[in-house]
Amino acid sequence: MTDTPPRTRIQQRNRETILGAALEVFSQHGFRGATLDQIAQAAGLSKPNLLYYFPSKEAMHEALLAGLMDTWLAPLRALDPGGEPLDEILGYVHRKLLLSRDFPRESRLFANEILQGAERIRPTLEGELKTLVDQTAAVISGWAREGRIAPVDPYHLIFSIWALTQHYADFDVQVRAVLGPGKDDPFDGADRYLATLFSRLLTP
Amino acid sequence: MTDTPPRTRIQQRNRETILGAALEVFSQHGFRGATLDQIAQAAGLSKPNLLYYFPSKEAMHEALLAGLMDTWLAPLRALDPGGEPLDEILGYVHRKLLLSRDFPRESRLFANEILQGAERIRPTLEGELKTLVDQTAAVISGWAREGRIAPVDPYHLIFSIWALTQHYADFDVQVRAVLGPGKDDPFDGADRYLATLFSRLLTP
DNA sequence: GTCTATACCTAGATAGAC
DNA sequence: GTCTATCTAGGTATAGAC
Repeated sequence: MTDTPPRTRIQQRNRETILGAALEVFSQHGFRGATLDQIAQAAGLSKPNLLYYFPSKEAMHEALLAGLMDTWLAPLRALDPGGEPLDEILGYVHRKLLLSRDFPRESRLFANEILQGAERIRPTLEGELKTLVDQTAAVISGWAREGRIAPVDPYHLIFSIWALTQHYADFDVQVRAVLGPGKDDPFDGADRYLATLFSRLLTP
Repeated sequence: MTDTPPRTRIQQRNRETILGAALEVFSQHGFRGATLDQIAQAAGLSKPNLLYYFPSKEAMHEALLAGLMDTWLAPLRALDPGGEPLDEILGYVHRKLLLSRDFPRESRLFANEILQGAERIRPTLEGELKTLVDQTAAVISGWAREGRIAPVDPYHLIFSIWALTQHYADFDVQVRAVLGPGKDDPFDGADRYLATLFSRLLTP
């Protein structure tokens, strides 16, 4: 998607440093809220130097979003239509939760984008994402028809998995505020809770 | 919370017009992304006139957030510890979903705020919200101990209700992109799905 | 490749006429 | 109370030296 023409090692390294800093700042403040000053400081580079590597602030943002989509859809692609239905779905939930735990900034970048209308990624949502979800929904419906899981609306099942797993990354501040300090990592509790929730829903 | 000193009718009306316009713009673009020009246009007033009614952009935002919290917590407060446990919880889910359907802008305003660190409302989260959730969690734990619902982590149960209901407002764009045009209202499907989901989880 | 200096614009807020 | 005009800060991007 993003072309990555041959570069020197130092160029590669700086590009990655900048994208890391940009992810940090964009995910916390949104596109408009982020400033090049903040990104430059986080990257340890000067502001003009950022613009030597990327033509504009917009270009940094696009590079991040383009790289993100594949990572984000990987767990869903990994769902095996030939596997044991309940295991496959619980495995998907687990992998998606780990993704939220390990990549919260990516999750928030994505959430910011959707929340604010998804202007930049709507084509991907209506194309690549919809196609993948349609395929997966067909698999799940098949499992339900065969009686291997309880009858369920496959689309809302998938939405609920997204909502629940991403909530722990995107609303992390609220989760921690409510749980208070000194509790276990919210993700541990979530992992157990979600396994129970979907087992009960889907066991025939 | 927000003091509303005696005003003329026209003042009241203009304040409300402005807040409505501000909600529209803030919820779509976030605080930083919103501009006074946009709000002024949405309100049909001039930019300086906005600042006659509110001392600053920040003040508009605070007025919205202050008014929002009560509305947002009302369905949880309405949960009756003396009621039939499953009915009470399913009723809460239903009311919360209706709130998302009927007040999506408020939901997104709140989501933007949490997502970006909740600087302005963290005290409320750690105070009023935590207290209310702690109380409700105690009630739910009691029900579980008495065997009136299945054993469940009450905090994660509440988080999951928030995540699922708000998802349909906050990620509306994504939901509609995936479902495609011409389908039923996502909220109808969600209502049925969530009732099933929580019935199965909580039935002893 | 990286810096300093700066151009240029957008956007929040104010002054003052009406 | 509402407007036009304007001030000012901050932010993106560029020029040009090193």
